[in-house]
Amino acid sequence: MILETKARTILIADDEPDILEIISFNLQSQGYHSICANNGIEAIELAKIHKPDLIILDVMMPGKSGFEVCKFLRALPEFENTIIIFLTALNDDSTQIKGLETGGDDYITKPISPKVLISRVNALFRRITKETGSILQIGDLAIDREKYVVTLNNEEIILARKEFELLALLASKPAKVFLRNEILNKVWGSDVIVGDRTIDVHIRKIRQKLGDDCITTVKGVGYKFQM
Amino acid sequence: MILETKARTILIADDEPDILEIISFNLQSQGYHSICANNGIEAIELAKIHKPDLIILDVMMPGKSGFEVCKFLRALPEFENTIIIFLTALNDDSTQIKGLETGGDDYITKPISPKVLISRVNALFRRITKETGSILQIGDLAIDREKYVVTLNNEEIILARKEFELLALLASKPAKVFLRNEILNKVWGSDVIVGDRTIDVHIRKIRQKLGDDCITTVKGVGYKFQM
DNA sequence: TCTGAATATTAATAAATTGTAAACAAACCA
DNA sequence: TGGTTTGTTTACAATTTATTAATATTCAGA
Repeated sequence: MILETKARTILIADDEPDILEIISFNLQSQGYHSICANNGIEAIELAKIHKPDLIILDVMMPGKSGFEVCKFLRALPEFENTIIIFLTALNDDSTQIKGLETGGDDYITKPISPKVLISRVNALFRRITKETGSILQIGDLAIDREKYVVTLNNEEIILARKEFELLALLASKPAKVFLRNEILNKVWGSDVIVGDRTIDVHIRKIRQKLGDDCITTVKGVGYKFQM
Repeated sequence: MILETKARTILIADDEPDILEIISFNLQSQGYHSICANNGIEAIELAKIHKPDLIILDVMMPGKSGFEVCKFLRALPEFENTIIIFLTALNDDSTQIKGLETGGDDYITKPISPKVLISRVNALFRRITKETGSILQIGDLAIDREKYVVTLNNEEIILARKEFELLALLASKPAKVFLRNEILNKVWGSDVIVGDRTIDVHIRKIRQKLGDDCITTVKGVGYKFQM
């Protein structure tokens, strides 16, 4: 589940096929993984399925407008932090302000230059993660998400897949408390139902391998990683 | 639910005094703290002194251009994460792309509408707050909702969940008196029924850990937090 | 300074949450 | 296929947290 995010996924919603194609092509040529939706309803459906890292929304679409899609998605916990860029031919200030206040991260007016769009996408991604490469280094611990390898003091530690993903999640934001729900959604997926003790058991296994102190329990809240 | 109370500092650099004044005035009217620089050199000096949360840079300034200032600041660890917005009359794509690639978070072309600028500033702060979390700081006390940690004079204080949430609520608006009902609704939820003395006991536990003076009883009304 | 209502305090108890071992199931791999 | 690893559940123990109940104290107003 975590590995899938190696390449950033971008969802584009526009009712003009030409625009979809141009943007999609340019994003892919930059190494992004792109998904196209032809209208607002489809955008919401595809967002739920693919969990994109960034969503580009045309404002004026038949059915649900970009603003409506944004408002709808922002209300769902899984999309409250997703980056959203509005794209539109409307260039008046008040619409732009409305877009930014609805929860958009950027607002770009058509006609757009694909290169500018990509620059803006890059700028937003740079802002949210400035990690270098796919190796997470926290103290003596190194987590290589691509190779699926964890080393402590340069000694490899064998973790099973779920253990690895759980550790990688917690370590992605050291000291942040991850709620049990959050962990379930991100490691197991929001549609999977597992018992109450499943997380605990995996936490225990990680603790057995890395030492008890690496993960702290915050009772009634969740777990946090600290080296 | 918990609001950030500290005022954000914004540094504006432009060689046109009129623009400085308009932007500064508008930002201040939104509750931001603004500092003005008349050129690039001054911008760097003032940035080092005031450590702004966000910097607005005119691109074309005598001496050091906005791009040069940005490059210089980004090389310093203390400014590597500071938000930077470019402001310029140049509207060609390649300059915009250069600005974003130099490390700018946004690029706005003149003539600018102050309202749009403010919307963009707000949008960037909103995004950064989501990524880095925010710490509620009241005097010597710091409450980090993301890490679930409370520190008093940099010493960690262990609070149980209800204690933490109760404190976070009261501290979210220092000096405001929270009615008992209000506290019950927000910390316990509107559907939970608990006895009359429950709040008192939790208040007492917080007082034991933080000192008696931090929470004041307003008899017949509720409680308020003050440092 | 009394008096009654509101709040404080303490200790006991209840409730909720997490830890752990072990059994079982499912997936994986020669 | 059989054996091994991995994932999940179960049942129970251990622990922490939340609530109540009983009693003391405070405080404002008569």
